[in-house]
Amino acid sequence: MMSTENLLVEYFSQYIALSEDEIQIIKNEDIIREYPKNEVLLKEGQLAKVCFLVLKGCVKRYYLEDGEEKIVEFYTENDPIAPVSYINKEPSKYYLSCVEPCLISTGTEEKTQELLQKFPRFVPIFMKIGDSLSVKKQSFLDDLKNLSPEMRYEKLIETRPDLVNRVPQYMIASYLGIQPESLSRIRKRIWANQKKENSSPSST
Amino acid sequence: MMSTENLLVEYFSQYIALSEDEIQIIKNEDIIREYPKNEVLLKEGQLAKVCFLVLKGCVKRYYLEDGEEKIVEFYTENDPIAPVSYINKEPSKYYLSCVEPCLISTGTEEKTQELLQKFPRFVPIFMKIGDSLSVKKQSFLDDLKNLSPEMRYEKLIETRPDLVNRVPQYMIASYLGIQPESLSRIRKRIWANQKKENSSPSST
DNA sequence: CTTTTTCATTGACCTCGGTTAAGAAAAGAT
DNA sequence: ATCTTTTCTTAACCGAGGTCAATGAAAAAG
Repeated sequence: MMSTENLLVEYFSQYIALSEDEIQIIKNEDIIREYPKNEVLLKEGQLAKVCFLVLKGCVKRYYLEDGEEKIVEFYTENDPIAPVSYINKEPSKYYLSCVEPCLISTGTEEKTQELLQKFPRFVPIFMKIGDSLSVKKQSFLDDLKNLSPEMRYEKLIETRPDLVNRVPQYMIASYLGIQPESLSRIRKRIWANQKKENSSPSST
Repeated sequence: MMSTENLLVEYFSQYIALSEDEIQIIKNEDIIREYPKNEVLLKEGQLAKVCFLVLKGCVKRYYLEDGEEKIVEFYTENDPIAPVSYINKEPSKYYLSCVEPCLISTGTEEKTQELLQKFPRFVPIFMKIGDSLSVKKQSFLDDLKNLSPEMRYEKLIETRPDLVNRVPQYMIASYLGIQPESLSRIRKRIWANQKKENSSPSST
């Protein structure tokens, strides 16, 4: 168990250079906690009182339909999670739970306000974090409906190759909106096509 | 051609009560323009210099793939359009064009800042508008991948029945991510099922 | 090391949507 | 009205993904 607060400092350093003062404040202000695998951070119907920042590990957001888990999003290292429930002060439609053992920093509205008052130069960074997140998802979701499950999987491999390795396949399937059996077939198909291409090299 | 500025006042009145002063300012500050059907508001590759508010009519956001129009979103009365290009100051990935003759109010960053400086109480409203918009789309897109084309269409009829009546079907198909022929079949199927249900009434 | 449980693969069968091609219907233009 | 263009429907064929059931492989539990 070494320097856990440094992860938080590193996170902010992505966006701006921090002074020593600021580093100390961040280390003191914020709460970092460990969560075991399968720990539930937020349940459907609950009111989210905090937002999260994943420093280490992997968190899934999902809802239940006839007892089936429908995974909507994965969050990994340095992904902030601002639940809609937290933003709108309404009961959550989603669950949040840990796919792996996690190291997570939680933030309350008050703490954030305090921090921003002390360091106004953080304001644009905070806004940027929120924006860039929603924008990133936007473009991914926008054309999801135009992609076949197979193309979705290939796109996922391109954009987030790490996920495929660290997350069980049935969860990947749920995230892609297909059945585990189908994902299995898709993988087989892709694998077969690659073999074919290699054995009959093109003349270009 | 009657009271066009009132549409803008009405829009803001949804969120807060306006004083006479404020009404006058809004009427003066902002630019409302008419656009004919098929007018292009923003092209792929362009930098969006303004954001829009649709007061009357219907605007589609889409991109081209092999010359095919892939419709991502429809905007109708009182829908604000803040292009990603406008927010991030980057070339647009999308086109915006009028599906119908439109009445649209355009806003520049400077004008907005001016307005907010004069009337700080508008700040939370502006933020709320942005939030509620992204949240609404979020939940719609989140489970899009879990819905069959048929279910998508039925959901669209529930949530935006107006669209189906005012927009050509092949555009609806594009929006749902399917072929026009498929939408035709789906409509037929749904229609047939309704007939069946009516002719064999349940005993409840 | 076994036993049990969880997870991944495979096969058979079926439905739905994509594709192509043709034609009907509706909307505009002259 | 007639002619043209746009939009919508229908049919036939095919392939991908859903579903159910069985088997294999891997992890967790004992």
